[in-house]
Amino acid sequence: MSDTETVSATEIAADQLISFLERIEKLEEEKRNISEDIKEVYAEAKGNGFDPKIIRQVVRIRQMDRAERQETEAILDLYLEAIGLS
Amino acid sequence: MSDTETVSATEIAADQLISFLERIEKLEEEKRNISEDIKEVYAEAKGNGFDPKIIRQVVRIRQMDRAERQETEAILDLYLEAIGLS
Amino acid sequence: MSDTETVSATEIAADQLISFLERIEKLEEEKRNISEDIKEVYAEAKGNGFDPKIIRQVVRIRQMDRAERQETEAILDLYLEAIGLS
Amino acid sequence: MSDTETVSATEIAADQLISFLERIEKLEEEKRNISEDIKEVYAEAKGNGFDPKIIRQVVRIRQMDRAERQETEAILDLYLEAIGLS
DNA sequence: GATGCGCTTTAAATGC
DNA sequence: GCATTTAAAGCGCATC
Repeated sequence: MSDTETVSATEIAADQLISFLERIEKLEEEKRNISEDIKEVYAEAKGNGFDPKIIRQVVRIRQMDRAERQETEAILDLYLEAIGLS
Repeated sequence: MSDTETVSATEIAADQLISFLERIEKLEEEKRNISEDIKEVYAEAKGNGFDPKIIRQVVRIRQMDRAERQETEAILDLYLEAIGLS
Repeated sequence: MSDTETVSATEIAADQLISFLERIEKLEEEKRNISEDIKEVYAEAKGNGFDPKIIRQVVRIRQMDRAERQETEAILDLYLEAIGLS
Repeated sequence: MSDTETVSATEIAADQLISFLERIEKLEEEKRNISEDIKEVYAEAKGNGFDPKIIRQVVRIRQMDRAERQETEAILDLYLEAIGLS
């Protein structure tokens, strides 16, 4: 398909594709590892007498709290901007 | 509830719970970040003319390859075990 | 609630609901029966000296083969579509 | 491994195994098809304004009813047997 | 008591 | 951007 001198567009595209695939797969493995870590924390918490279901609920509520706080700040920014104080 | 000398079991439990929550939340944030990174790679690939849908499919197939290889090894172990060679 | 002439919308809805329920329940029973049949085949295989665990693994690997083949065909379709040949 | 005259035990075992595999796979496909059918009924019900979640609940309750009835009959049988009337 | 399996629920991805 | 449809995670059960 090619000698040492010429590299076809197809080959370049293939290399690019492989590069993208490897980056994605590496990231997905990291993601899986973190998911494993999370599971382990839940297991450890359970071993200490905490019900995973309840912990999940608490995590969810705290996330909502954070989201709400961010929304509140965003609104404040809008106000400040609107009255020319930003 | 307590002075400087005594720490109730409830307080200890609360501290433990908070510790677990923080560990989980930190890991979940890492996970979210990685998901973001993955999205960005897909976007970059798309910008280079690769259809994200196709890339996803390729990733899936490669994962299936890996999974099948692992299953095949697992079954070999089962066989060896079954005939008393493990 | 109704005489021979009028049938309320509620009654029609109720009839429909019962019809759906019966169809679902019939199908679920068939499904249960098939699950039973599968168990029996495993039992029979075990009676002939085949380790059910290994058979399950083989079944799984063959399913993965089939799935991968289908995925591969699907990606070919995607390619053809992507380059305007479908 | 064998000529037209002799068939090794290994070959017989292999044939048996394949036979079991095919029976299992056929049954599993039927099971999958039925699962599909069930999904379709739920979809159809949803299209007629019935909430699938609620239908699931009703199905579950009716199953429990049936199970309960069977239990009740079983207990009755035990009673009848105990007092020599079966 | 541990492992696998099916169901449910939640998150992501595609199409409109 | 939303809403539908599809994939993933978690949960409970049943089995060994």
